[in-house]
Amino acid sequence: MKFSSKAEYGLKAMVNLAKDETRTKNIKLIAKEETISVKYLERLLNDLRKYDLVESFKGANGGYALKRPAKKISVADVVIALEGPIAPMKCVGKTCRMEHQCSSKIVWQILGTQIEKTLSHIKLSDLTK
Amino acid sequence: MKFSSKAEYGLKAMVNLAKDETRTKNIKLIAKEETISVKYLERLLNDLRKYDLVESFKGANGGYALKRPAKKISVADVVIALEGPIAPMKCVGKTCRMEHQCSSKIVWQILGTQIEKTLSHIKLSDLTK
DNA sequence: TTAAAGCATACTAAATTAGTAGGATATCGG
DNA sequence: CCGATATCCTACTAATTTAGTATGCTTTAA
Repeated sequence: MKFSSKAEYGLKAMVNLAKDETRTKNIKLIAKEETISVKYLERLLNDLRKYDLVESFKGANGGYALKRPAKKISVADVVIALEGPIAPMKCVGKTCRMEHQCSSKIVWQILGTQIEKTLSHIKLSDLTK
Repeated sequence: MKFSSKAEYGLKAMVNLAKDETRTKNIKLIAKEETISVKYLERLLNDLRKYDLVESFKGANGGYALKRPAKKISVADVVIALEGPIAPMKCVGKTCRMEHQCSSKIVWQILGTQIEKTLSHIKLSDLTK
């Protein structure tokens, strides 16, 4: 059971942006500060943008900035943007033909809810110190 | 973020055994009832045995049985036996040279603890109905 | 009008997970 | 004691997912 490094890198980048909320910052700089491949980070930020968590500005002096205050962006938001819905087992969120005799789906459902709750309570602003 | 099907299959097999705690049951039968590949399940049960969660009996009329009462085996026990320690990110449980400047390790530590707690509270006996 | 930046797509490499194969070993029942 | 039955062990292969790269296009501030 692991989150991917997408989530790890993405979260680091988001916290990086949260540390100076008012400025836009370009990919190269974030990548350097957080030791992430520029090209890979480019894609992650793209996903985060599509999820409306960051805003991008093209052209010279462009870059990225948080779209909402760091207080209003949770770790769950970031993880979901990058990895999709939190579902700790394939079957969660789908209907399964074995369902009527499946003893364990309930476990993964409870757990998924629990994880999402935990991650929703942690905001980027809690991680900037 | 997903648990592997090892955890899923293993849990199903364990709940299957828990449904008739007093009997030993052979792999083929469990595999058939839970629609799992016999050979794969063989390996999973082996891991569970090494973790002292099941007991095995060789020879004719052999098979597997829970080593402890279903009330005293948690989902966390099963998952850890099959997947190793619950650590939702690579860095958890290790020391990392970026640690002094890492904003996010704490997140994965909190979450790991939380997940383990949740899964420890669910016992096999809760899943046999 | 040009250089700096993001945007988009497709590809490749690495790692992990899932599953298979084949035989060795142990043991119960007759 | 023999043989059928069942677990145990190691190694291999296939599939899937994750991580990372390459190339070029588009937008825009200076």
